[in-house]
Amino acid sequence: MIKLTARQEQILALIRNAIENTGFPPTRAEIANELGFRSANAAEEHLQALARKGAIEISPGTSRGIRLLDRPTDSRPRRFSVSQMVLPHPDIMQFSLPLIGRVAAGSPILAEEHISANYQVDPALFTARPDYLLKVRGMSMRDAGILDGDLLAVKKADQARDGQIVVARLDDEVTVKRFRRNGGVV
Amino acid sequence: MIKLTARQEQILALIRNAIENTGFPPTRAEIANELGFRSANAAEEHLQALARKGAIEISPGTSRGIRLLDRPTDSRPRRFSVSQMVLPHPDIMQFSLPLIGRVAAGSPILAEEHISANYQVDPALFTARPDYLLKVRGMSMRDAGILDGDLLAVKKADQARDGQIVVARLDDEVTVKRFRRNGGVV
DNA sequence: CCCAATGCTGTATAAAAATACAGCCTGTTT
DNA sequence: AAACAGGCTGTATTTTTATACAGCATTGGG
Repeated sequence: MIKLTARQEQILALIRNAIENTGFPPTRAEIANELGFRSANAAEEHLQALARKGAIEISPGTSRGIRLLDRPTDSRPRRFSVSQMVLPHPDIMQFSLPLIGRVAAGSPILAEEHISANYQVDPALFTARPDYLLKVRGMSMRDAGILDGDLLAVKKADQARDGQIVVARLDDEVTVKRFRRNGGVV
Repeated sequence: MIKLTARQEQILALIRNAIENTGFPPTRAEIANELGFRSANAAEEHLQALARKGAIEISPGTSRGIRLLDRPTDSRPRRFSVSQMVLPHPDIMQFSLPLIGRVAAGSPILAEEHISANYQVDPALFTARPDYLLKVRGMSMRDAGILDGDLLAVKKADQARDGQIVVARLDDEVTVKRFRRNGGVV
């Protein structure tokens, strides 16, 4: 896969977002509109570029005929599926992780009163040891394989790389999103 | 949710299918085409009916402006997520399940040569004990929470209820689908 | 028996969308 | 310096699409 420019990444994110929110891909005009282009043709050319680079597929003559060609996200959190659930040998050391409940704004997320349960987890499932668990509500990250009700193992970090999936606290809302920085704007 | 007629269920399935395959909802003309209607208006009216009954949402004046209003599938197989992965007490009895690999047509699915691995599984995770495991390829059941690479625990049964998710063998293809019977036709 | 809902065909039309062509500006690469 | 990709504006044109209106047949109620 040829590398995308920052602008092209942005377009791609916009498409992904549109599909997530509306259920169908955007038109050229809609893309142009959201990005402030005065010409739908700018969007058209970006789509052509994305198609050339293999990020999307375009059905000619078809309205909203954009298909995302998902390349697997390597930074995607490993999912707990049965294949990773091979039961532990007695001699594998276990550790427990706290499950964090609803958290009010500003309060330290790991305060003891927020811990609603503790689970024993097999360390073999992770490359790095996570810090805590969060329960997912909503399907907004469905495309990354994160579904409603899933538990997310979270590792604290001071910075995030572009494209990584992060847990962010905005005011009093905790959300899970794909991290994408575009010239200073996140 | 008001009950749908058989025909309306069919339209709904077609829409779901189209989105799954193409990545975007169908147009009226496409629906009409696939069902053999000679008038796109027939599709339009079906969509109106589906919208009235709350099965879909239509964005007026928007091409392919169809959004599925997913009612939660109760028969959805339980997913192995961390919450169901509470590690076993030593005194909980374990049992092992065979993982079935590629299977040729006609051959008994549980023949020993098809077993590619055995996994220990906690019986507390199931209401009924499953018979074997299958590895999922492809994202066709993404909306039911079944992703590529997931392991599916399968329970053999002689019959299926409408709406259940089943593993079906058609010729030499084994596929996972939602079971839906429409007047004798599956 | 009549009414309303379901399911269609057929015709028409306005609005939405894809997409081509002509330019213009800005960096990079050769 | 020249060529080129990336990014845009602007204008145009052809298709696609949504959707309204007029009918007609069938069916299950009330």
